[in-house]
Amino acid sequence: MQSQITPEADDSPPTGNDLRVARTKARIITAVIACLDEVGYSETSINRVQTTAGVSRGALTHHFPSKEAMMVETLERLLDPVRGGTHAPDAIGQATGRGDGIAADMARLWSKVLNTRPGRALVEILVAARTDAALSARIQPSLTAYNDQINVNIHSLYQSPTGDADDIQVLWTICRTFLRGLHLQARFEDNPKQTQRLLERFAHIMEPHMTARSQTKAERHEKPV
Amino acid sequence: MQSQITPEADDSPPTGNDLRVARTKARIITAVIACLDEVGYSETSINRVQTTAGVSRGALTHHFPSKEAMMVETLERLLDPVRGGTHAPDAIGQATGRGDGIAADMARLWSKVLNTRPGRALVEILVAARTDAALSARIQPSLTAYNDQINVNIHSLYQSPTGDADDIQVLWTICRTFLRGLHLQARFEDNPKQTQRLLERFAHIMEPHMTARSQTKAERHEKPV
DNA sequence: TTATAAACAGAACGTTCGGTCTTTTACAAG
DNA sequence: CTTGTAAAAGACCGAACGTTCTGTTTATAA
Repeated sequence: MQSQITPEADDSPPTGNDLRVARTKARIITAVIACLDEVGYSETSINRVQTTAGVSRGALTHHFPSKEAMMVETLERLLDPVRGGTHAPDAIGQATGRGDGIAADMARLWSKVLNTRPGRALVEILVAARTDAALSARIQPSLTAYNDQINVNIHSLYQSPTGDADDIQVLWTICRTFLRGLHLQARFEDNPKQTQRLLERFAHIMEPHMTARSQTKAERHEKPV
Repeated sequence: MQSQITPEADDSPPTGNDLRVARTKARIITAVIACLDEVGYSETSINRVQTTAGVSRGALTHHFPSKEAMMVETLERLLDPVRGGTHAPDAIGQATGRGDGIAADMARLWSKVLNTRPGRALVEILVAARTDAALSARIQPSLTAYNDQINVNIHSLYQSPTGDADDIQVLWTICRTFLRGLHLQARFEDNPKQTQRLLERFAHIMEPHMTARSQTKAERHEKPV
């Protein structure tokens, strides 16, 4: 909130204090994501984040007044890629719609987006929010916006063979529900082969019910509402 | 471990001290299940269980030397119904295989077994065990036995139209994975209608891939290995 | 150069956690 | 009734939690 000398849009590379702040916050959020992935939400204590990030307790508290705020901001960062936000390209768009089949789409979505460190960290926050009313209330708007965005994108990526517009949303929600279940399961068994097999079989079952739209990425993004 | 006057099988109604012990343990385990369902694993502290059960800290510690032991025994109790254990009849067997379609089976399985207080409590323990190595190690044998039992039962309930014996296991695992995902989702949205819709649509998709075997319940249980 | 505010450091706070301990109560055997 | 043993009660412990606090450093504007 300083060094606002240039009134032009803030696309200039940050310098001085802004750079320092950006670096510190990035270190902290990266540490939060790493902790979430490695030890889960309940073990992601402020002390552990502080140690992992290599910052002082004061720096941490200065940028994030509470653990909840820290988690909310981490979630925002994790949601950015799938929303095509500022920090990363549209991950789902890049993983899907290449025209080589829904099974291939889903395999890429799993390996390139969901079963990654950020993907697993995101699930950890969502799982924790189920039973944490305060956290849940705080992240609900972001999640709603995220869901809406998903539903928009899915309409431009796939369509139901019957032409039912609502059905494709239901079908994609089924896919997401399955993938969520797969996430929890993947933590237990250290057998990626079995996970892969389930994923392929499921995609093969879903394939006849969801046909891909063939169009360019630009077309996909032209109707953002 | 007392009043063993009668060497006959312990089917006699417990009296005296045994009754007191049974009641206290039952109160505690019931309280654990209630807490897990209502506030989740992380908030299910010993203090909360103690208050909910209406017993003292000493009584709790006397029967369960550690929180982990308390959770393990609760899990055993929760697994009993699906294993056809001593405390309850075979819940899955009762919910499925009535010959009125897989969609009906799955709807019953959801409403009568999974989306109940014990069902939700069970999921809470499983979710917690993902990131709790000690708990995970402790419950792994029970879960493996549980999985084996499920796989046995599923072979006598359904078969693949192609006759592939392995495939029916994969298909049922897909169903369980989906239902697990549905469990997590159901906590967020308080819209049972939408959950029901997803469930019905999913079951309809799976139906052609899983045909029911028509046989009696006795036949189903005759090959327990 | 100096004033000001943000960024950072780290000690200390009160609370709650799971676990241990001693004491009292209830039951069953002699 | 007396006595031995297990159940139940509740005080208590150290550790870890998230938060709050004061002090110090750094960067920027006047």
